This record gives sequence, structure tokens and C-alpha cells, in this order.
Amino acid sequence: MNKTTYTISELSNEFDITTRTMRFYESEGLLSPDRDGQTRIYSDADRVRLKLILRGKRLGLSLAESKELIDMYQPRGSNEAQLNKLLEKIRERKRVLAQQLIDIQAMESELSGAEERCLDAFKTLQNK
Amino acid sequence: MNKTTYTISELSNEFDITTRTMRFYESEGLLSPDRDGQTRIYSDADRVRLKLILRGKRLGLSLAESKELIDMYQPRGSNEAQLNKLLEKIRERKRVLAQQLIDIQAMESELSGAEERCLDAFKTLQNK
DNA sequence: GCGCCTATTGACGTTTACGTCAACGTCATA
DNA sequence: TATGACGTTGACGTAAACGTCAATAGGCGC
Repeated sequence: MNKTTYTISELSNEFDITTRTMRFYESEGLLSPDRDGQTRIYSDADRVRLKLILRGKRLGLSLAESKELIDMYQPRGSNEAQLNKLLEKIRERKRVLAQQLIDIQAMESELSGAEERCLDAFKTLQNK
Repeated sequence: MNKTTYTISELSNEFDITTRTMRFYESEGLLSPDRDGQTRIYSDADRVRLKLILRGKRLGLSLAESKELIDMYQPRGSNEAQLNKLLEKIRERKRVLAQQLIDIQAMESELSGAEERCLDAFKTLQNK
């Protein structure tokens, strides 16, 4: 079952980041946990946002980019111009992802090539 | 047909980076072009290396990581320990790529969801 | 010969994403 | 009661990846 609240150290342990990092994310507007006095209380929604941030990092996004992207998932602007801008950003992101997919495939194939050459080198060593 | 040499500005224009960036890569040991006096002369091999660096960047690699990875493609260490280390690094990289693939698919699906909601919001605006 | 373009090497500045103290409060436990 | 464990807010430091001058030099077109 899902816990509904978390302390800062619970989340920092779960995702293997420091508490400093979490406070920094908050100061940058990526997280905004509730407070019990001074102490931060994170919700499941905060936990999800944190997951999205870390996934963004694994794909090379800056924190600003991740913030923008996460905010896109709750579209608040209802007028046409804002929607158009949002749509264009979504599509630009999808283009980047498509390029990354190509890059991954190319790199994967090169790594596999290198791996094979490596294994061949092993065999050559063994047979001597 | 392939040119066999390039000036710094030719390559910086082709790949849309500054000459400062290319000199910086050189100072970090990622490129080592020939010289005509003071002037740098880049070969096709240099151009390929540059391509690899930029692809690495698109996947979120640091320059140091790209350097390490590129150097892997020309395995110079012939003893067993070195080969083992190399192999482990290759496999670690492949693990990262596999994770990135998963991340891309998840983000792609979320973006598509957001895109749909966006288009729906448009329709709602039109029908009013 | 002059101006312009392209090239060079420093040196210093900047942004991002945190790390690293310092100084302090709060609560449980020995 | 005091000693950790855990929390807080600054303030300053740092590494990476360049940007931004400044000062200089070689080659061209007129």
C-alpha cells in the first residue's frame, strides 16, 4: 500500500539523493511540500514529481526543462495562444526524444561492436 | 565525396557550435587536430570524433564520459585486466542506454497524453 | 599599404546543480 | 540532562562547459 506522506530523509534515501538536493529543488520551484511548522512533509504527488525530475535528469534535461515539462502535464492556461505554445513545446520535446532514440540505437550498436572486439581479444589471449 | 581536411570554422558551422567550444574540447583532450603553423587542420577522423562527442551530449554524457567512451573504440590495452575493465565499462554504458530507452518510452507516452488533452481543449474552445 | 576576415592564445566571467560548512531548534532515549 | 538523530536556514565553495573579451598575427582583395 502507498504511504501518503514522507519525510525528506525517506525520499532522499529512496531515490539516493541528498536532502540538500531536495531543498535545492524546492528553492528552484520544482517541489513545494507541505509544512509541519518548519519541517517538510512530502505527499505522494510530491514523490511523483520527484520521480519525473530524476527521470528528466537521466535523459539530460536541465532542472528548468524538467520544471517546464512537469508543469505541462497540468495545463492551466486556457486561452488559445497559450494552448498553441504548449502544443509546440510538447512537439519539440517529442522531436528531441525521437533524436535521442536514434542516438541510443547508434551508440548501442557501437558498444556491441566494441564488446565483440573485446571478447575476441580475450580469445586471442587464451589461445596463446 | 568526402573532404579530407576542414578548418575550425567549417566544422563549427556544420555542427552549429562555436570555435571556442572546439578549442575547449581540444584542451580537454577530446580532439587533437593537426597544425599548419598555428592554425588547426581537422581530418575526417577528427570530424567523426566531434560527431561522437555531440551525440554523447544529446544523450546527457559529460565530456569526460564521451572521451572515455570514444577511447574505448580503439582498445589499446592488451592485457587481461584492462580488457576486463573495458568490458565492464561497455556493459555499464549499455545498462544506462537500456534505462534511457525505458525513460524515453515513458516520457513519450506522457507527452502524447498531454498532446491529446491539449487538442481536446482546443475542440472545447471551438465548440463554444 | 589598408582594411577585412579568419585564425591564435590567454584571462576572466557565468550558469547550473549541487556540496559543504556553520549555527540553530526539536524530540526521543539512555 | 545531555547526547544523538533528524530537521531547519543561510552563506560560501565548486566542477563542468563553455562565453566573452583583449591582444596578436597571417593572408586576400583593392
